[in-house]
Amino acid sequence: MTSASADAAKPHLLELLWRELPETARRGPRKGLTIDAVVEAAIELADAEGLESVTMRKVAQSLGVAPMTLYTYVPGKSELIVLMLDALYGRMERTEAAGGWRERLAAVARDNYALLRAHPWAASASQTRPPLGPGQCAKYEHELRALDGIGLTDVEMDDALAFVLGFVRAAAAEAAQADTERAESAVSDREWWESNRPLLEKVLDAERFPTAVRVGQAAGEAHEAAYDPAHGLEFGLQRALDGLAALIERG
Amino acid sequence: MTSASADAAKPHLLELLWRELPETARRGPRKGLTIDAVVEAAIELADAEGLESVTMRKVAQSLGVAPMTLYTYVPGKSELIVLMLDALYGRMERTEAAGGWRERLAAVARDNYALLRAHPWAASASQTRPPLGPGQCAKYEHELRALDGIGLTDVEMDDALAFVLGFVRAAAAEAAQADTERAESAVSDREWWESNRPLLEKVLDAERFPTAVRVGQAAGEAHEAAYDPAHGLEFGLQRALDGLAALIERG
DNA sequence: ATTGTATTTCGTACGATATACAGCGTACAA
DNA sequence: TTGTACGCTGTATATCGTACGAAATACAAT
Repeated sequence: MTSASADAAKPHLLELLWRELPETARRGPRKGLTIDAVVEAAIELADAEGLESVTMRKVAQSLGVAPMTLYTYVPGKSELIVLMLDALYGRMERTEAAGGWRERLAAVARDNYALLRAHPWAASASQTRPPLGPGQCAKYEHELRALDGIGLTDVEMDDALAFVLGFVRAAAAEAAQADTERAESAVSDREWWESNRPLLEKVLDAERFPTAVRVGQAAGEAHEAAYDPAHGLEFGLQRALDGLAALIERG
Repeated sequence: MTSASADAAKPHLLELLWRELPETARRGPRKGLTIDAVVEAAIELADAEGLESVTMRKVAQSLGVAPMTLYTYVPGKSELIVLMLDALYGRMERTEAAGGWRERLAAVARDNYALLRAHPWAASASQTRPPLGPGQCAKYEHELRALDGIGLTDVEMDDALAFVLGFVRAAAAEAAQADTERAESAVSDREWWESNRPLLEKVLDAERFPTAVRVGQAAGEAHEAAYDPAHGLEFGLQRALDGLAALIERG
């Protein structure tokens, strides 16, 4: 053997996701933790304090072990985050909607929106196409079924799903940002406005940006007045359903 | 004065964005750099090596100054990134499309897509609603004009724009990820597949995930065959335009 | 001309971070 | 009983953002 002698095998990401790890040779101390325990601790941390608080140190601390202990269960931080996401996908709500494809696809969009609103860190962690873990596979299967047998080609089904999930993510991110800004500026809102009004009035004059000023004001007032946090989702969902309907009827 | 005596004023983000800084009292050594020089150096770094390579140390090095020197021009790294984004928005292509609102909105979508493809870091840096810098304002004004006077309310114009920009960002992120994966797996593709095939075949059986396996295979082959990197954009764009048409005609 | 002072620049340092490495102790295999 | 594979952890390295204070500078005031 050359250098490959230490075959010891850092587990591939897929093996980790599917928990298909080579049978441990049962020697030495028993494991005090499990992959799932580590993943769950990390998810709780992310839910409570955001993804930037998920550090190996803090996860280890919440489990009562030294930081380096985590590396027995997980090759590194990036893999841990993938595992967190797949765990979330595995247990997310999968509404079985009655009715036609519109109702089914609307349910898919709303389930995804609810997931991203409940776990805002998932939006920033998720790479549009996550690796093929068990959670992602179950999610993909369920979501494609909403689009199956309605006259779309297989490729169109995949395109349509990516299209819907794309703007759902955007809508959730926008709502999450609105939350954050509302929370941050809760007290300091008046004072922020006071200190920035002169500049904004000087610079946002209606001659240079007539449309932006008019529409921005209208949108801002609508948001403050009767704020429906899922407004962006519902608007986009109706447009997306209508747009897909045009494709389906035409085909 | 209490503790607010050191009025020295770290500049607010808005003042930085608009370059409306309190007139410097002309004392001490002349400035060797400008905000724009710092921002441009950071953008070049991000374009060349990605956002994770934009560190205060590296930006400073590329300008030939010590790291702490940057803090004379910019309060911190997060503000620098906002400035980078607004600079990009300020000089991005703004196609003046002939024809109706469909052509105008398609041009908006494609301009944004081109921006995000040329500067992939912008997708990860951008918070859905960027602060009101000069670049963002000019962008917002131009994009709203594509939707003005076609029968939408002001609030609907804002909604429609957010909807389109949302899935454009998603499409660009997906394409960028595909690029990355293609580059990473270029050499190791065969060997990755070899080492993961047994697991995938075991775990992705067509009984548990019939739709996912069928559609995933079709989509994968379509991508490999005649790969159109902007495929996701064009699909979503047609659906979005049709969906908005339904809203406009109904209204 | 001299002195004072506001400003730019930068060396050093601190507290984070991920994680490589090597030692220690455990508990099964032989 | 002993050897050893493996779980656990203390220490160390290389990053990062950035706080702090000193040195250098060039104008204002005298």
